[in-house]
Amino acid sequence: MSSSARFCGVTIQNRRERERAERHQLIIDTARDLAEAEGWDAVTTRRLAEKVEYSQPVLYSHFKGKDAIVRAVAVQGSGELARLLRKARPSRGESRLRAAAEAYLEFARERPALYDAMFVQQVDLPWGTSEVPQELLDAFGELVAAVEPVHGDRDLDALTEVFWSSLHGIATLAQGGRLRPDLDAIRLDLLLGALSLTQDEDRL
Amino acid sequence: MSSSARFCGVTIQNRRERERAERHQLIIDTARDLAEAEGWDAVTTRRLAEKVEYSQPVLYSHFKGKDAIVRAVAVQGSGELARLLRKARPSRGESRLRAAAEAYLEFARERPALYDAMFVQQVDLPWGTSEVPQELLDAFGELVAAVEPVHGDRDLDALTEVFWSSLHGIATLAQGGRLRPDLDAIRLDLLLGALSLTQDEDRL
DNA sequence: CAGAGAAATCTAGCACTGCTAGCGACAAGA
DNA sequence: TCTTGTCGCTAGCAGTGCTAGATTTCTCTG
Repeated sequence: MSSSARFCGVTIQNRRERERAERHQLIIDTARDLAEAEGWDAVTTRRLAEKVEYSQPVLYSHFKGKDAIVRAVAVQGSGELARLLRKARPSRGESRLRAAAEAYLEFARERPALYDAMFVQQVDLPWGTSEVPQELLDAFGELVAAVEPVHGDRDLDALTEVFWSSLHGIATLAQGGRLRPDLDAIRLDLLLGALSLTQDEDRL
Repeated sequence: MSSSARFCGVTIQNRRERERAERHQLIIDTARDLAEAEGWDAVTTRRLAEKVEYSQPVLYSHFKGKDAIVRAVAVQGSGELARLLRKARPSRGESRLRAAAEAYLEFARERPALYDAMFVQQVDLPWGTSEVPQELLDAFGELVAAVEPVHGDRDLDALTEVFWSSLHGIATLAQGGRLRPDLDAIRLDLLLGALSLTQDEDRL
């Protein structure tokens, strides 16, 4: 505290902070890579520490625990999903809803471990409480934007939740081998057809 | 082998088998109860063994490993779900689809740990391969029966998968606190409305 | 340039997990 | 009563997430 504002003191501290930030990111990336290569069961603190070439306690100087590492991976994954959805513009004649659905399902299919960390593992991200990470809001926002053109006079938020839930259900059940792969295309057609028919409002 | 068909030999063996079967069921029930009370993380072989008042190795004389116990719980849970869906007849004016959806979601809400074992945990039940437990087929069959009245000329199996996926997505996302509880009713209305409108087939 | 002080990192260990080898008690048949 | 074989238990292994305390490494001062 006393004499900390020296010339090279502050620049050294800068370097330290930069190195810390780099290592922080290295841990996240390594955890993600390891999970994608061998599944989350293979991501133990020892293996992770070995891969980043430090000892376990270093991990705990960056994250409160293993859960926090998974959470960090999940947040960055949400950012990736949001980016993917944003640039998933419909090709000729295709609805925006379909483009979003296909991008979402492809993400879940290609990066199952990442998807797991984001939406399956209990590791509850704040979500309802306090501060929801911006990345998650972005991803959900992209879904809202995709649903908006077809919502008609239906509640936009609720319809987006239905859309998201359906995609999530398809993604997770398909991942567990619970759905027939030969029905993939038909299934998606049926879902999109059902959601985008905005003819009249019924009570049933 | 040689002289095993004695009078009381066979009856004693019967008693033994009956006791074994009872203990087998006791293990499954205790595991389910413990999971429902404190979550699957609390179900360790030691705690489970303590609750059934035997030592851990006894568990392994009944099941190949912890996964097999969870699997057994899941299979019996599927039987329960099937039974629940079967007796979920629509009350006046209500569609059968809605009755099934409400029963399904209520099951997932009231027995989250059981639902987890059945459809969330990796613990892959045979499913595609070899012998799918009859309980699972029954449960899916009930869903098919609920979708049948509204499928029109749409593929029944694929539409049922869509229905199931949507329910599963809603159940799991709601369980994780990812959906707004105040939209519960509207969300279900939207889903049912979307799936049961069988006006015309569109390509989009 | 040497040494005090602080900061970062590692070693070693705890309590726990799923799982198993091998011993001891106990019951059934000779 | 003694043998035989089944049954369940005790004790232990390798691995988990996590942490206290020693040790090394670096920074700044005299």
